[in-house]
Amino acid sequence: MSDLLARLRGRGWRVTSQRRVVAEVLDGDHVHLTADEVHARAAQLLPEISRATVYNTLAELASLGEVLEVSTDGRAKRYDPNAHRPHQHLVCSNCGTIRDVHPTGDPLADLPAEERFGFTVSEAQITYRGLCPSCNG
Amino acid sequence: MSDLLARLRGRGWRVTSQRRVVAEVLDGDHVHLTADEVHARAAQLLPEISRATVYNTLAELASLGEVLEVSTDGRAKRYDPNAHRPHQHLVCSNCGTIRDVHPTGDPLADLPAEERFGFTVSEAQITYRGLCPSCNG
DNA sequence: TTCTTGACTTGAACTCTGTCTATCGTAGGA
DNA sequence: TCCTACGATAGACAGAGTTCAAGTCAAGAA
Repeated sequence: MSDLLARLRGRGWRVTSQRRVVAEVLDGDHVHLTADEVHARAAQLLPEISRATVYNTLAELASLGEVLEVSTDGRAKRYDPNAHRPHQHLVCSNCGTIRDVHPTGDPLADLPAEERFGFTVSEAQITYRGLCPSCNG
Repeated sequence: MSDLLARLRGRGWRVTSQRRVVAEVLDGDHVHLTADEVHARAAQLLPEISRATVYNTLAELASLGEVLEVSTDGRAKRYDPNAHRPHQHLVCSNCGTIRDVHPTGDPLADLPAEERFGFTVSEAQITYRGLCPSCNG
C-alpha cells in the first residue's frame, strides 16, 4: 500500500492524517480487519480519529477499488487491502480465520449461458470453507 | 416445501400455526427473503406473529438443513428454501435480484493442496455478480 | 507567507438487523 | 378433559453501520 497515498492524491483526494493512518493500518498480506478493528488500530496512532471517518474512508477506498469488502459471515464486513491481485478466500468454519487463496481455472467459464438468465456476469467470488489446522485437532 | 411440515413433525417438532405460516411463505424457486420480509408476509396471514418467532423458526429451519442462509451483501441474511439441490447464486450488482444457478465443474477441485494452508476444506460457495436484464438497459 | 474555500472530520443520534429474557399460551400426550 | 413442557410474545438490548449539523484544515490562489 506504500504508493496508495500517491495514487489517491492523483485522483484528487485530499490527503489527511486520518486517511494516512487508515491506509497504514491496512497493510500486509492476509489482512482482513473489520471496520471497528481498523478504527481501534488507527486510534492507537491517532487517538482522536472518529468511527465515522474510518467508515467513510473504508467505503471510499472500496469504491475506488483500492481495498476489497469481504463479508464471509453475516457479521461485520472485513476489508482486504490485497485488491490488485485477484484472489478468493478460505475461511475456517470454527474460528473465522481468513486466508487469501488462488484457485486454478476460471469460475466464470463454468456458468453456462442458459444459467445466466440474461445477466451480464462480470465477477465470481468464491468462499471456501473448512477447518484450519488449529481447529482440526 | 409441501412435505416440510411432515418432515418436521417426524423430527419431533411441534407444529404450530406460526411455523406453518413461515413454511408457507418460504415456498417456490428463486425465493430469497430476508427475515423481515418473511415476517411481513407471515403477518399478512397471521397478524399477531412476532419477529422473535420468525427469527427462531428460520434459525431452526437452517440448522436442520431445510433452508439455506445466504448473505450476498453485508446486509440482512436471506433465506433460501431450495436447500435440497446444491446450487450457487447470481446477484445483480445494481438492484440485488438473486437467482439460483448451477455451474458445471467442481470448484473444490480447483484449489491446489499448496493453497489450502493445512485446512480441511469441505465446501465452496460461489457468488456470481453482474447486471440483470432490467438494470443493463 | 497568508488567505480562502470547499472538502474532510467529528460526535451524537439514529436506523437496521438480530438476540435475549421473562412471561404467557397451547399442542399433543395421559 | 386436563397437564405440562415446548413454543410464542413483547420489549429491552446489542452490534454494525449511516446520517447530519457544525467545526476544522489541506492545498491552491494571491
